[in-house]
Amino acid sequence: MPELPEVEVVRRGLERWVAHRVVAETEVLHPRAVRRHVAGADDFAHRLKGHRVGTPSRRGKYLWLPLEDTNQSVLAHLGMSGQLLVQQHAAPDEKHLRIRVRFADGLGTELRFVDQRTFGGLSLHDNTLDGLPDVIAHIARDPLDPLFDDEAFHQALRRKRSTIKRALLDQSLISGVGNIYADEALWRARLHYERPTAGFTRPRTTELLGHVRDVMNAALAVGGTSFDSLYVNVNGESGYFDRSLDAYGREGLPCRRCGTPMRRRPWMNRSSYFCPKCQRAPRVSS
DNA sequence: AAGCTCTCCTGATGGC
DNA sequence: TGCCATCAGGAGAGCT
Repeated sequence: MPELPEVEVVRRGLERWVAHRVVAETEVLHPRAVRRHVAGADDFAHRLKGHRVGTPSRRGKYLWLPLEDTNQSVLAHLGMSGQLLVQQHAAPDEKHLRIRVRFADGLGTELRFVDQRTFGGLSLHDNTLDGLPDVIAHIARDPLDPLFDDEAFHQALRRKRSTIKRALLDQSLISGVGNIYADEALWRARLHYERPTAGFTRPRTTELLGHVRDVMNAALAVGGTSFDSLYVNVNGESGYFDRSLDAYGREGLPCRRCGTPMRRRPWMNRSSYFCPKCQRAPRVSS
């Protein structure tokens, strides 16, 4: 489940191994992988051909490759199981290989999009004036973006009639946070996932944002270590960094702070993990 | 109108 | 052994 740190590692890999190369051929092996490209697989392949890839960018969990001398970018989202791999031509096709991009050079490698569950995909879009693919203009800056506005985020929380974990996963408020890092940050902040956002004080918001950034930076630090191997760089798998998780997946295990058994609760068709003692449930308002 | 639920997908896993 | 249910979950469509 790639969240922001994993996607950033992939972006760095693309910057190193794919940027500045010219696309020769694109092969779409599964139409669902380009479903966000409404003009279809053939159009997608045709429009990439002959264009040079610029420097990859990222916002939250989205990343994109600008096509030089056009006003368009190839947008990528890894979904839950997507990978962008740089492989030797001779490497056997992965079982869930969806898209292959060959380049007009002699480097001997190609870019592959592999995705078991096909929640992810690639698509081509016009850029906004900010150089952002137009379809993700509604995605907020992420907490590692120097231009992320902490005060605006706080005011947005105050205006919401919602609860804090929903808000953390709302990509139009703050991007890049998924289920895992949301639970981790809430555990560090000792906040229950159903705490209403309307009552957040500025210090509370500031502390929570600090924990979100700490968790992400820690993951990024680990993922960025073994940076020489081609596989590690663009795969992102080693990247499911040996995360030392304090909350996620720890149902029944002792809280690392107080020893109380951690709990798991069904929540929005997924799970929330929390310590019932450190993260007290808010009073029921109904 | 904002908030929330549903849905897409495949493979691993567990119960019977 | 095989079969079915459950779970993993990002994000947009659609409903209230």
